[in-house]
Amino acid sequence: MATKQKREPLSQERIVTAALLLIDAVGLAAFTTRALGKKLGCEAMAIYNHFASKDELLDAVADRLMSKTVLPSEGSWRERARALANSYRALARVHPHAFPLLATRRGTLPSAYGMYDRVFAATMKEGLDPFAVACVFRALAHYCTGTALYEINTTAAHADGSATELPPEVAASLPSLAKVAVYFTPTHFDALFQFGLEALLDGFERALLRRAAEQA
Amino acid sequence: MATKQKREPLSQERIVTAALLLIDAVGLAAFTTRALGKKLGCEAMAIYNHFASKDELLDAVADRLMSKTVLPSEGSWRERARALANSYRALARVHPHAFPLLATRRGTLPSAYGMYDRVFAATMKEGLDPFAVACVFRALAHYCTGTALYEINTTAAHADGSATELPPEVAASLPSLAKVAVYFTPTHFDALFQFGLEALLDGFERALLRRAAEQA
DNA sequence: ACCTGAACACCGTTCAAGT
DNA sequence: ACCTGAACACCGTTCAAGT
Repeated sequence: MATKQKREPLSQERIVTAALLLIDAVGLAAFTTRALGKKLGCEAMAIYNHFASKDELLDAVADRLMSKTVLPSEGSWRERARALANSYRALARVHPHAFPLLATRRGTLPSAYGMYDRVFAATMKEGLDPFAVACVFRALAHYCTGTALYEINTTAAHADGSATELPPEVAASLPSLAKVAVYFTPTHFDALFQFGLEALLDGFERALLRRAAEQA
Repeated sequence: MATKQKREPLSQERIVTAALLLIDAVGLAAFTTRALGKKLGCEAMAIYNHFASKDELLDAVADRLMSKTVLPSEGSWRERARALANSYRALARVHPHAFPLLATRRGTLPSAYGMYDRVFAATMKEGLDPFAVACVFRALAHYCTGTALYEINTTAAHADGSATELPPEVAASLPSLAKVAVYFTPTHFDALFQFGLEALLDGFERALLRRAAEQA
């Protein structure tokens, strides 16, 4: 029995899924309502029946992306924080083109509310007060966001060869920069990230102990 | 003596200055080559005689922005790092619309090379090896970038009232999130940033001491 | 209710032509 | 050498019209 409908009907679900795939494939700059329409088998304007604007669609894509972060269900706050940080950074590796949406858009991301609640509850159960939890969580998130954006930009620059090395004349006149910049390449991404992450966690562990002692 | 030229001639200098002012005034989305032309008293196409593309112009704007960061000339690496971090964050407060250019664009920023060289030289003189310097510097930069982007987005959301509070039904069903989210508002930006910064510096100080001990 | 076609008011960028 | 005017190939979005 031949069907009358050419395509299955549109929905926010389907549109967001296609949008993320298209962004992954062509990048944010080439992500166009018209191109998305073509991918979905409809006209670009059909999308506006499901999203008020391209901007709202991008919010939904960011939310979808966030929902892919994995929170481990066991372990101390430190172990969980470490796992969450790595999961967030992994997201940037899988979706380098879409990830900046998470860092650039306003607003809270509803799909992460449940996850936040679980981490925060577990962390407070270990004795941290809400302010301390806020500090740890925000600092970790910001560290990961900044790292991910840097890694994405640098990887892209290395891929198209636009910034592989420090210009030789710069290296010659700024020797300290040259010595350190050796470690600013993709080869060392993992080492730097893990070192910084542990330092951050160490620092927090100490700060929180000190804080607890003061309040006792 | 009446002058024949209607306007002083264009230059990269003048264009970048006008571009930064325009972005500050109207935001990145409304920053248009045509609007910039109007501001400069010329046609949009005249700009292409000084920059190959809008993209290259934006790179130059990012570079200009970076050159406004202030490095203190005295103090221990810890004091300098703290001052540099605060200066970088201050940049985001003065140029909230333009700041994302720093986080989003590829590539090294030549105008900061000299500054980097001086910080790195001073830090290595205190006994840190190049890898350690790279770790500290990158972690601090990423922490600041992430914080600044978050603060910019959240401030904008609060300004237009789009995300002032957690929806009451969410707060009711996710109590731990609600308790912590109290601190995710502009009122607490400074406290969270400074707490995280000190924790990061503490963590690094310890990590570096441990590293030095292992190598000795 | 959902989708299309044509249209509007824009973009960045090109290119031949002006001075 | 530097700038302009007109044009090209796009955008996001509107709206009346179709089903």
